[in-house]
Parts: sequence; structure tokens; C-alpha cells
Amino acid sequence: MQPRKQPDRTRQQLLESAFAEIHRNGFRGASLETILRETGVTKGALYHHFGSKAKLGLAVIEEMVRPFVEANWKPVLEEDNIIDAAISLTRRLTAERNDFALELGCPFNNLIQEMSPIDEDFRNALNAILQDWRDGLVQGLKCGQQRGEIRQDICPEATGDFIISAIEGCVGMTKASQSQAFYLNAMQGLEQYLEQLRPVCAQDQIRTPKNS
Amino acid sequence: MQPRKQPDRTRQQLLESAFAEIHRNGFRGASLETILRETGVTKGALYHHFGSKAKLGLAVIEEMVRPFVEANWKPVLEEDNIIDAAISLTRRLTAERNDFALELGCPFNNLIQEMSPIDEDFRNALNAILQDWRDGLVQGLKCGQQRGEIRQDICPEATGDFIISAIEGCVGMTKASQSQAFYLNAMQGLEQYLEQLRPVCAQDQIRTPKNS
DNA sequence: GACCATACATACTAGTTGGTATGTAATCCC
DNA sequence: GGGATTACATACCAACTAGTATGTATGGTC
Repeated sequence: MQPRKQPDRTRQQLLESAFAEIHRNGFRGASLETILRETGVTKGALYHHFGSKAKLGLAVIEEMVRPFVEANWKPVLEEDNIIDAAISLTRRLTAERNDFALELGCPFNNLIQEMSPIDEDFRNALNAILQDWRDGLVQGLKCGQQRGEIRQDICPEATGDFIISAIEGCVGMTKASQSQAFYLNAMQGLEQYLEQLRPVCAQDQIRTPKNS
Repeated sequence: MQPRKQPDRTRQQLLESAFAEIHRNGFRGASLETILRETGVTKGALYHHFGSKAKLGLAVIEEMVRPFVEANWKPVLEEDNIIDAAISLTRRLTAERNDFALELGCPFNNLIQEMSPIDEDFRNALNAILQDWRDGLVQGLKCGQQRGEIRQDICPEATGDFIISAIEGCVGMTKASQSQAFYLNAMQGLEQYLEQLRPVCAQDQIRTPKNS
């Protein structure tokens, strides 16, 4: 028998429902009524746990969006070869991503596009997640250069910011296209780009069979 | 002396104000009242010219967003060397883009992110613009391959969709970062990528001075 | 100059939204 | 077990929104 009041569970339910609702409709389009209906929680409970819609949104960013983003990039840095890991992530994303995810895009990117220009608190929270991603990726790229897995003539900072932009761009632009064709193409382009980050000699080893 | 009623002028004023308001606040966040206040036009006139907020939005897409997008990519295809032209556009965008544009992002991308998943009419209108861009770019890449300006071992379709994604991604992700640093880095990464699309011999000619 | 469609202008409505005030019932602590 | 705090629940509100009904004046047409 479980206790009647489970504040942690209630709070978590609200976070998850809000995350989904924001993913579907954006933050401003997200309806508190919908979240309440979906969870069976009342408005009093919601305003007890969070205090405003904005605070709920910020909690979603910190406790749902941040783990979502980091779950994707952090494991890549722990692999042996960062390029191999990035390419295999690219392929996994290409394979796993279903119509639902393609239609709604990346929750992180969605919030940036919608909220960054109009709310400083949101921008700061989202930017903090982005900065961590940037820092981690740049560190990974530098490490890869030291290990000789990545060509020396690229700038890690420029490359890192470009990779992040390209990934989010691929997912984002796919929302405009109804079919999966755009996503598959763009992700293939991304893979080709990642491949070109290898030292030239390593690329040749791979490209040689195609040319011969 | 000008006539008191200038329907074309009124309509154009509404389009321009709506374009700016949507750029600032998104379509759903755009307030008709603000547009009316800004233009001095009354609600009766607005609903006479357009008929609903949605139709106003679609008119903005077709008559403001489409020309905006095409004004950027179409000239590139008419240059002699498409890579040179793309790189010079990249540099121009990097130099010209001011804080205002960096903060609000690309009107085309913004609308895709916000509206594509939730409104079929908007998605179709936006996707049509995207398809034209894709087709034009792919044609340009194929043409560049024939002329020997672009390496043969890349897939024009994948490369085209990736380039579009990367461009919009760079502008979009910059919205999260308060400073220009991200944009400058990402655009430098884009330029390096475009450089790598040249045939290897052409790259060497450029890269050699740095290596020697 | 009559007529009529176009081009506005004004006032109002209905619906939805986030937010709040107030009340109540668990639960924890001493 | 009593008191206080946490965790809800209900009812209501003010603001804003897109949209509409209705009226009026202008400009072109015959």
C-alpha cells in the first residue's frame, strides 16, 4: 500500500508531462490545462511544486532537457576513437529516429529557437547546456588530435561549434520536410563530413577501395 | 496629393510589420494588435486584406520569407565557381550579421521550427521554399562536379541537404549563445567544410602554403 | 450622377490563458 | 496526540487573444 501523497512522484509526473507538452507545442504553446488533464494533478498542486509556468519550464530544461542532451554527447567522448564514436552515433540517430521524433525535432533546439530571444532566464539555462556540450566536444577534439585520430589542420573550437550546429540543423530542417529523405541525406552528409576530419592518411585507407 | 485609400500600400505595410513581428515573437506569439498599432491600420482593414491570422502568416511566408531566403542562395548559383561563391557568402554573412539578426535568428528557420509540426498549411508553404533551395543547390553542386570545381566522391543530394542544415544550424544555435563567439566559430567551421568540398588537388594548392 | 464593390473603421464577443485566493487533508515532528 | 508544515484541491479572476458584426466612406463604372 502506497501513501496517498507522493510529492516526488507528483513532481516527476508534472515534469514528464510538461516536457512532452512543450516538445509538442513549444513552451508558450504548452497549455497548463493539458498537463493537468494528462497527469490528473490539480492546478493547486502544480503551483505548489513550481510557482509559475516559467519556473516549470526552467525545471523541465534543467531536469529533462539537460539529461536528454548529455545522454547523447557524453558517451561519445568516452569511446576510444571519437570520430568512430561520432559516426556510429550519427548512424544510430539515423536508424532510431522515428516519424514522431522527426516531426517534433530536438527538444533542446526547439526551446532555443523559441525562447532564447525573448526570455533571459531561458536563454541562460539553455546556453549553459550548450556551453557544456561545446566544452566537452572541444576537449574531445583536442584529445583526438593528440592521439592522431583527427587531422591537425582544423581548429577544434570552430569544428566543435560547427558540428553542434550541423547536428541540430539536420534535425531541425527535417521538420519542414514531410519525408525522411531530407534527414537521411543530411545525416549522410554529416557522416561524410565527420569522415573528412580524420587525418588524410586514415581517410585514404578507407577511400582507397572505392577508388580502385 | 495622394489618394486617401491605398490598398496596395496598406497591404504591404501589414506584410512588413507582420514579418517583423513574427520574426521577433514567432507566429503564435505575434500579436495582431501590435501589428495594427505599428502600422496605424485598423482591424477591419487587416481582415479585409487577409481574412485570418493564418492567411496573413501564409502571405508573409510567400511574399516576405521566400524572397528573403532566395535572395541569399540564388545569386550563389550564378557565380562562376560555386565553392568560391558559397565561401564568400559565408564570409559576408559572418561580417554583416549584427547583434539584432544573431539574436532573432533566421525568419525561415524560426517558422519551420515553430509551425511545421503543428500546421500543415504552414509546413507545406515552408517546405516548398526548402525544396526549391534543395533543388537549386543540388543542381549547382552537380554542375560544379562537372566543371571539376567539386570533388567527385561526394553525393550532391547528401551534401546539399547537409549544407542547408549546417547554415541554418549555425544561425539557430547562435541564438542560445549571447556572444558572437559561437557564430564566428561555427561559420569558420562551415567555411572549412566548404573548402574540403574542392577536389583534393585544388585543396592542396591552398593548403600547401600553410604546411610549408 | 447613380450604383456598387472595394477599402476601410469601430465596437463588441467568446474563448483561452496563466495566475491566485482560499480551503482542506494528509504527514511529519516533538 | 497535538501542532505545524507540506501537499494538495476548488473556484474564481483579469488579461489577452483572434475573430466578427455592423457601419461608413471612398473610388471606379456605366
